[in-house]
Amino acid sequence: MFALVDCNNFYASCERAFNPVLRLRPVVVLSNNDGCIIARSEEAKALGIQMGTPEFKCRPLLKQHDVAVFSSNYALYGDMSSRVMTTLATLAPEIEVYSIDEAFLDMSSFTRFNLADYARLMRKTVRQNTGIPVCVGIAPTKTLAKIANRLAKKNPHYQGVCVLKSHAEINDALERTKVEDIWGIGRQWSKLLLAKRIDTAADMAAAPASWIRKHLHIVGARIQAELQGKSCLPIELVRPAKQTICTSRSFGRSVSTLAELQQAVATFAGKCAVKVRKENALASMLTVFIATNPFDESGNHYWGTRTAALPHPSQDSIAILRVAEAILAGIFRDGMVYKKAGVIVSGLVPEDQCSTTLSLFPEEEPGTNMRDEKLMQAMDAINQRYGRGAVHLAAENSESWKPNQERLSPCSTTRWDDIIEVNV
DNA sequence: TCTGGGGTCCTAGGACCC
DNA sequence: TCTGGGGTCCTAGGACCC
Repeated sequence: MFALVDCNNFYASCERAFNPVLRLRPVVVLSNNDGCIIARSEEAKALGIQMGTPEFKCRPLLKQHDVAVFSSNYALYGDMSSRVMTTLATLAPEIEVYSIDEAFLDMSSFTRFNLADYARLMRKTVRQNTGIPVCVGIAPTKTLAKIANRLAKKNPHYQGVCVLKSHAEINDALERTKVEDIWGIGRQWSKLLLAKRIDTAADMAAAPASWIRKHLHIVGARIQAELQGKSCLPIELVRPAKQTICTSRSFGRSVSTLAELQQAVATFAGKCAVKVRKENALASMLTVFIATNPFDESGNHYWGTRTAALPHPSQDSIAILRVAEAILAGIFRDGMVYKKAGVIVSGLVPEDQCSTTLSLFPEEEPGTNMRDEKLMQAMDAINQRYGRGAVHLAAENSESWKPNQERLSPCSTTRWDDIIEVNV
């Protein structure tokens, strides 16, 4: 048996955890650059505010109902997530942290327990330790646990817990689940399935396996098997090594000059390098992209992108920055109004597997020597101790392009200076 | 005026090998 | 009428997730 524990309206719940007054108001959280609504409390959902709606489109509604609106505060959400996961890890022998707000737990050793009682204990413990409300779904496969969790979330009378164990319970749940609500079935595939009169999870479980295999490939075949109670997806205890790392942002205002783009791209390259070092990896390739506003109706659109190999696999900020600058110079077009840019590093190899890769032309390559390695270690150590950005490359600068973030809440769990007094 | 960011996996097809 | 068999590696594109 697998449990799926999923935090309710996670970002909105994080905002409420340190600001109890918000429990009396609907809450929404915006995406980066204060663009779209990406999290909603139950009250906000009840007002009809849809996931992903641009904030400006529902501004009157937000105002009318005195909705509390926040910029996204990833320092807060990341820290709250690790608190939730730490608590969950004490409640089951094995846990897979699936996303910032979800975890799968291995319940196979709980055969002598009443699973529903245990799930209620999990909910209560997480709530008490972190202030975050969660729902728990338990079933014989991960896909069914997802369905169980969804039922627990949507139907108040479950009180946050749904266990699917018997054939009757599972069949009933499958019949009540629309095919587009199955984990792994997105827009395209649900269109295909609906055209074939496969409307519910029960229909998909009963559909001809050969048809599913042909049109939904191996991934769909696995989903079907999981719906039938055959477990194909094990708990993954160690996170697989990353294959790509991306840092990109939309700009707070329009940017036209190469100098401004250079500052943005340098900042993203620097962040990518930090992430590569954190992953204990070396990057082999680098992509830079710059883009105009795709919603601009004047039609003057441009999406410039190019990938280049690094002189050798590297985690050095300066080496990565140099290549990023060269690519940017090659894709920059004068006279365009840019709205977004990003840096992607790929071809990541674990650093401990790369020590034997010697270069044919070592003297031509900056960033390979001991001095640069120590410089990066020193930078990371200083930033670890004194806060992100305490030291950075001189080329990194966010003045001209920094995203809008006008409604940021305090970092109540990661910055002493941000702890506020709340009178309850 | 104002529209997010960061990932993975699978398949098909081309280029190449013996 | 007729064109082998078996394989790897790489990339682009399409699907999905949170």
